[in-house]
Amino acid sequence: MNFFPESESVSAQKKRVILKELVKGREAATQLKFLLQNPFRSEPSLSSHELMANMFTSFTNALSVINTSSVEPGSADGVAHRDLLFSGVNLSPVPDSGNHPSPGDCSGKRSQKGGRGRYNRRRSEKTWTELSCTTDDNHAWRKYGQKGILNSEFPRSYFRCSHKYDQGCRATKQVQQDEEYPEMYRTTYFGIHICKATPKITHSATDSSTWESYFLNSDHDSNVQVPLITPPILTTDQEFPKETHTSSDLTDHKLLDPILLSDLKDFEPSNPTIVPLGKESDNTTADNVYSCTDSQRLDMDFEVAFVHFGTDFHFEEGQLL
DNA sequence: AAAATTTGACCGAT
DNA sequence: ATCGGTCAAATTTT
Repeated sequence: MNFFPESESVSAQKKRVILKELVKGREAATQLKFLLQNPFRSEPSLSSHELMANMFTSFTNALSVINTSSVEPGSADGVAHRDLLFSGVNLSPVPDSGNHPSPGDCSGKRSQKGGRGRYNRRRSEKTWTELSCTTDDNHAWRKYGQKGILNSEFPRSYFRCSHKYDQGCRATKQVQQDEEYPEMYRTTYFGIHICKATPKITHSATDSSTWESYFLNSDHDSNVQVPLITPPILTTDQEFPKETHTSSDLTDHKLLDPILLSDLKDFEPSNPTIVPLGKESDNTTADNVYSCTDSQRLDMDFEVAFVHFGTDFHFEEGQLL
């Protein structure tokens, strides 16, 4: 039971990063609140889209730093960079000599029985880790393995890109339920996709399920000032399965497309319309409800999420800050 | 029938 | 010998 091993090793550097991210997120929330309270004020400001993207990025980064235990045996300073999302390159300075299957190198290393070739170990690939409530990332994956991991309560699942053979895409990922937050999944990506993106969201994007995917609901936490966004009606069958029994159905969730931080990086805001709806209608207790829509960018993957946000999201006044 | 997943064996590294 | 990653046959799902 080595829970919370990180409680003793939160370095000052980590704290600084976490603080910085949280402050940034709070700042974005503040601006968003102002923007929604004064929808017709024409001050130079980031769009609501951009602010939401900033909030998401900040919180995700902070969570990532908190949750990644980073006791790199050889490096005392290896704290932050390995934890940060999109740290880019894999930091282990692996010279990677003789690791790739250079032609002719096949060296007859073939077991008599299995007849398998040697596996290609892939160091020096771009790797990064995300912590999310969903396992869906808008790429087509094929599961090729699952393994129990020592000292881990949950198994780890292995996926490769579905286009490994038809397009030669070598991206893989590993997904494991988080120990500390079992409702979340820790995904480590290896390599970037070279496969052509498939336009998969052409059909009616009407079902609005996964709003909760993007936020941790910190119900009982009294001193965290996370803006409470009440999501639209969720279909329960798409809820994440609570593991009352064993923990084996990692691949069950075919949910909506989450926002990838990489997507948000090149996000350019357009002009959403924010419409105050006045007093409440059916299922909220808020006294001021705004509707925010942006129909211009339906083609973008991450935009679907924002459209859901836009058409359906409700803000409860007074719960911000 | 084809595609995706499950699962135990195999492989390389430690 | 052990561990984590991968393969591939068997099985399930579409």
